[in-house]
Amino acid sequence: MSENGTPAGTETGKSNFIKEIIREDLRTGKHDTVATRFPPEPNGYLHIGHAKSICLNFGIANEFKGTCNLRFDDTNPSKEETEYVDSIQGDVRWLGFDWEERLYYASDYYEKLYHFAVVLIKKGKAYVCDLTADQMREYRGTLKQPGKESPWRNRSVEENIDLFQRMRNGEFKDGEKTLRAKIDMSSGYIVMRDPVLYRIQRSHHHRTGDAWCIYPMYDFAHPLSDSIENITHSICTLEFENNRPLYDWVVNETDTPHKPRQIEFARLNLSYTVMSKRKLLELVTKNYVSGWDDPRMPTIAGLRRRGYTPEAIRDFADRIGVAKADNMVDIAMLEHCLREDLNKRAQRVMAVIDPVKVIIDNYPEGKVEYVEAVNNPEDESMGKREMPFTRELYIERTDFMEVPPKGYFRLAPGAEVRFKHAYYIKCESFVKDADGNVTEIHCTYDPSTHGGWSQDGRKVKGTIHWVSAAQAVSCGIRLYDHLFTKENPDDLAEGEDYKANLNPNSLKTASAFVEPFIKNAKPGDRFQFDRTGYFCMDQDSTDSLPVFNRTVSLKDSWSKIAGK
RNA sequence: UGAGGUAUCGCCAAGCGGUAAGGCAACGGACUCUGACUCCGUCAUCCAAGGUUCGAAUCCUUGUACCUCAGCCA
Repeated sequence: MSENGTPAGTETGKSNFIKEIIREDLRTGKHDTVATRFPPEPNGYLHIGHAKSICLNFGIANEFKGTCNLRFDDTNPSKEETEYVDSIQGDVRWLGFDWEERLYYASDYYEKLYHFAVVLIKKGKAYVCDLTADQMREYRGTLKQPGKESPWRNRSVEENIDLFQRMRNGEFKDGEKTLRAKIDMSSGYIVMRDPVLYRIQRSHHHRTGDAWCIYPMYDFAHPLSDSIENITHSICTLEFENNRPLYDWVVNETDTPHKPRQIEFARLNLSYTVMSKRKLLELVTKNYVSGWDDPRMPTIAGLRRRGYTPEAIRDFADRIGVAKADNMVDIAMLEHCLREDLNKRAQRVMAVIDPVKVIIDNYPEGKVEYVEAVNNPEDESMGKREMPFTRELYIERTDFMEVPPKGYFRLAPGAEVRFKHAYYIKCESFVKDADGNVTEIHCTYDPSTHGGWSQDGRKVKGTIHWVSAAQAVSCGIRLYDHLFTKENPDDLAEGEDYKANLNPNSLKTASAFVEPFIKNAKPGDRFQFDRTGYFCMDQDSTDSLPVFNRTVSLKDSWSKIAGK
């Protein structure tokens, strides 16, 4: 069984073209086991787009009784950090996947990769080149014009072996020489125009320290790492499609016995957010958000803090499917998956975010009685709790209107509504301040409707939430909205930067009165605040001030009607 | 006439020559101690034009649009 309770070997979810390829490979006997890998570079935090890839790779391994490795593609020490490798492991685990003992690093293979490079040199398929970066760019040609061969292209094998060894020994300056594959400077695939295999770069590596001053490039390290790990299907995103001929070249020319197949799929784009690591890093470093785990971020850490569940994210990954067409998935799809999951599981609690006081004039002063409230109507096993009911309560300001429009069935002068789980309450009068704001609503209750039922068959159209003023717990509330105002933040006017589309109202803070039950909450706990939305207790909470992040609001069809 | 990809409902996405699944959104309606949930119903002829075929989203031809590639990043 996998972590999420799916028996291994059962195909789950939708099919897609990658699974079809795998089924075919299994059927024809090309492979009898499936081995995939999730290969992040530890240069940032994982985001929802990575989650799609993780679910795909680990999902396939699970369904086909294969394995999925976690491998850090750490070949560029100048950008990589231990903080990222730690967060990535935590995020993959949180999503519910397990790489067991198969945790690998490309940097573990440096020695092997070096020897593969020597094999290429000996075959006359790689050479040490003295061109500078600028020169190399010139020699590369353009999209439409072929490049020209480097003057260093025909050095002898002996000289190349010697030079490459001396590169490793640190005898040259950074950037002074490179090791290049000798392929075809006129190829339509630019990546085949004698790509760099190794560069000299004296930066401290998070794992190998200063043991190396030459580092392999992605196009060299990746296919060979796949091969070393006996990966059968190397799944990556579309932008690597152009690199596939080089992937195959490396695997073939190094004579490695295992030749994995690279398959590309379209990466996820989500409306109202950005997915590029560069942009996410900028939002963090320039403090547009509070950190990688800011609840507005599409990072796994951000979604987790926001209150998302791994189940919802996995369900989302399954529903959006896997294909090769560029896409922009509506964030409403993600929110739908979340609501569906939370609806079944979240503890209900009453919280009033924009309060107005209600006084039950015919209720005894000083009396406190407890009414029984259902914890989750979707799950009877979650039981019931008790809520204090008293003479002075708070309700939501939007649940009262002095002059209600047609179709409004909440509280209004003369109107009777149900205070959920408590009593039928009728509005008798109200008080306004000098500015015209309602400050108090005076009501009467019907003692015969205890629990919120009437024996006389009298029906009431509206049911609203409330909280007893004396026992209410004050909480901090964070209301989140989309990080960007545009569906596609990269849809820019002349000279604009994507940051021009940042939503200035993506975070609003408020305070709320919450029923005393909330005192039991711990950071990370998720609730549905009745009729309002799903909330998750934030790590910033203190004993004196619990703080809740709004994960997602409840659907609200009244606001649609009222808006018309 | 640089190369490699992709085009099916507003958004994802099935379909693999036999007469357009499903989900999200939207819009009607029912139900309701959350105007939530749930439930019912409505919502496409497949980028274009030719062709092959009894029959084409699926095959062929010619176009068109969009994406990716000129880091010693991944």
